[in-house]
Amino acid sequence: MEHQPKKKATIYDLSVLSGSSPSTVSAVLNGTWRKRRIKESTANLIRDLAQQHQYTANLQARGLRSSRSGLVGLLLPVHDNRYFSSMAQTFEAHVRSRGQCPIVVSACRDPQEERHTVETLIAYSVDELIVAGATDPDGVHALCVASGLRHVNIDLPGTLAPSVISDNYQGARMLTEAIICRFSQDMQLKADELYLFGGRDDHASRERIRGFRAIKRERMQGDADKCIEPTGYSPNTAQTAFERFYEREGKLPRGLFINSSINFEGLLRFMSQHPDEAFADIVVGCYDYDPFGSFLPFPVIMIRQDADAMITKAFQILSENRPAVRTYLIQPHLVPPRTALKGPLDAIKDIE
Amino acid sequence: MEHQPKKKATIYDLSVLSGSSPSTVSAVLNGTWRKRRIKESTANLIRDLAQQHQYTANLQARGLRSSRSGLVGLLLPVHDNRYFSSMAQTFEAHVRSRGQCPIVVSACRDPQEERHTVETLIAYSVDELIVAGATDPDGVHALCVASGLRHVNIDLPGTLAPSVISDNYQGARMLTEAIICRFSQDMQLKADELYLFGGRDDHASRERIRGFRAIKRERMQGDADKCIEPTGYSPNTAQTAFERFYEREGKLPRGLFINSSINFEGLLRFMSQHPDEAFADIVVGCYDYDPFGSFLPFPVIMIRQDADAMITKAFQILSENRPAVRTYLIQPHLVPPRTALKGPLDAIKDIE
DNA sequence: ATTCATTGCACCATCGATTGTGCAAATATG
DNA sequence: CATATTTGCACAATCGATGGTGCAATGAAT
Repeated sequence: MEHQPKKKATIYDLSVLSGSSPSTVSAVLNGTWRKRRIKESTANLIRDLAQQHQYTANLQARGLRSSRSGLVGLLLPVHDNRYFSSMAQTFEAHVRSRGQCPIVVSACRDPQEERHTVETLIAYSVDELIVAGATDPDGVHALCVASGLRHVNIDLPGTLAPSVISDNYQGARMLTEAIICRFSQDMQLKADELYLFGGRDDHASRERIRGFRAIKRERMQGDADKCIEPTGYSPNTAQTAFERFYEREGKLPRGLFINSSINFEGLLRFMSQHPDEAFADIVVGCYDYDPFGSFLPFPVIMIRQDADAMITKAFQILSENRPAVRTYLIQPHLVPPRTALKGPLDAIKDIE
Repeated sequence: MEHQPKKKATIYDLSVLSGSSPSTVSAVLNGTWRKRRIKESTANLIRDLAQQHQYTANLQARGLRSSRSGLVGLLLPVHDNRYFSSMAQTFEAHVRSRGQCPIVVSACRDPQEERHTVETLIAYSVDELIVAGATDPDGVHALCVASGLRHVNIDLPGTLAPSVISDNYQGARMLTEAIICRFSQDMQLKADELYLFGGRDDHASRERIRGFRAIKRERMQGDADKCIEPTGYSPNTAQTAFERFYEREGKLPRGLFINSSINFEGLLRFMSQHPDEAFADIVVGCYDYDPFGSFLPFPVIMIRQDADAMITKAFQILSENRPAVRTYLIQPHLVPPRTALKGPLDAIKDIE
């Protein structure tokens, strides 16, 4: 690695080379030169020089002066999950198409980390921010307001900023119903055989539980309010819950509503410890579509949240000048077992 | 959204409030005040004021002055894949632990996009850069050198900067061997029943093909050089390849080496179009571990690349002052079917 | 009491761009 | 030819933080 940090060219260098003033150079290179009535020939000269010397603007300097940055942020809970990673992919495409620079950061579902990360983004004068699945969206909101940062919640709603979320109630209804329908007449599922695992006390989990219960009430006998085991959003706690259930009952429930694909990974861990018989006649319904999850050896019905629609709506809200503080619901889709959907990767051209 | 952009406090505001000079305020707030022999009481006063007024440094200004930014970049091919998303997760944890701010961006395996993205990062004075899976690492290198940006390649090697990659040859050998071993004596796989699908003309694909061929040569009769179908890194082209094969031969090969989980998604798409019989006695070996992929209805052996070790090594190289331009090999791990490994998500504390 | 060293801080140039303002030269108008 | 416009650009302040330098006040040493 030869280090010859050939200092980057600045408008001052070009100003000397071209014989015009720095402000002229600046105007030419940032596109405002017509407004400033710069001669076309001057502009061309400067642009040529810029190319020759590989000029690129120092965006920190520009940002400092204009108190904008050209950066658009996406705050995620985690990267390592197909729902959020495909959201990131979609987000990047949107931001790029607007000529800005996408920045994706995760905050691990930790309210403190969320606020700290947002403060950092603000310190870089990020222009707009999408706050996805935040544990404390209103805390983040306070920071954004203090510095006039436009922002939208997505996936989990806040009470102070516009929010775009999935219709988790409807989605849970669809999913619960689909689980029940997988069982034939003679093997019909009973209320105490249909369990919900995963999630915690957030808006999404609550809505899903509400939908789950509603369908149980409508379609089944027995107590619809039981059979709920929130485990938090981690594979391990979910696994433990499955293990405990299995120890207690000697089997898993035949119908499993899993609150998130992250919790589904807990079931995988359980599976790796138990023989196939434990899953012989199981049906799983799971929030957050994962293509591989859809093809497991037992029927897996999934809900695919429409990240694309949510991102699109979020940007639309960001472009309004006085967006209403309300929550927009986006319909998620039911994905039958053994389905391979297209995703954002398909938009990427591949050579060869 | 009440817009009352209470201008953010600056060191000048605090300097007026505290009665000391801006440079004193700056020194106190950035920690260099002892070196500047500022009285402890002055420092306390200023720190209190800073808290009261919610001061946070303008990082663009700081970056402009010091020509550093506190940002560390990770350039990915894509987000939407468990290998790269878990790499992102690991990367963030590393950077955070060093008190810097992680920035993850994807460039879609497009050399132009890669260069453009890196130019943008440079324009923000990113301090260090990890270039993961770049299609044109040397092109990126040229830009980095021109501005003195420390960088390391990861996943795919370049010829001009230090690189940290998986031992794809060994990995492919392990994987190929494991596929062959899945078949019992009486059902033994023949050379023309073991195919490799996916990948393209990059270093990783070449090494994997080399390993694949080597084992075929060592363990099987027949031509070891055939049975290779590079399809690029996209689900769709892989699917097409499977479809064509199926049309031609009336079945899939019994042994399938799939070059990447992205290509594996092509197999999923194929599966959704065909009855189960098409996969009755199939064995798949696939690069890039995906927890759900590991539990499909047929045996799936996976290779897990050690993203954590790669990231760790990369940061170690970044911290050397004259790193050697060489390629470091990291051993990947073979993951038997039906295995649920822990990942970076497990490091995240979850409440409830 | 004078000298010297130390403490504690203020001053100011600087990073690289943006932008309001002003002014000379070129051109148009009468 | 004299005045009014327009064209084309230069000047200089500014964004917020950093860090080298210099200077007064305090305390120590002789």
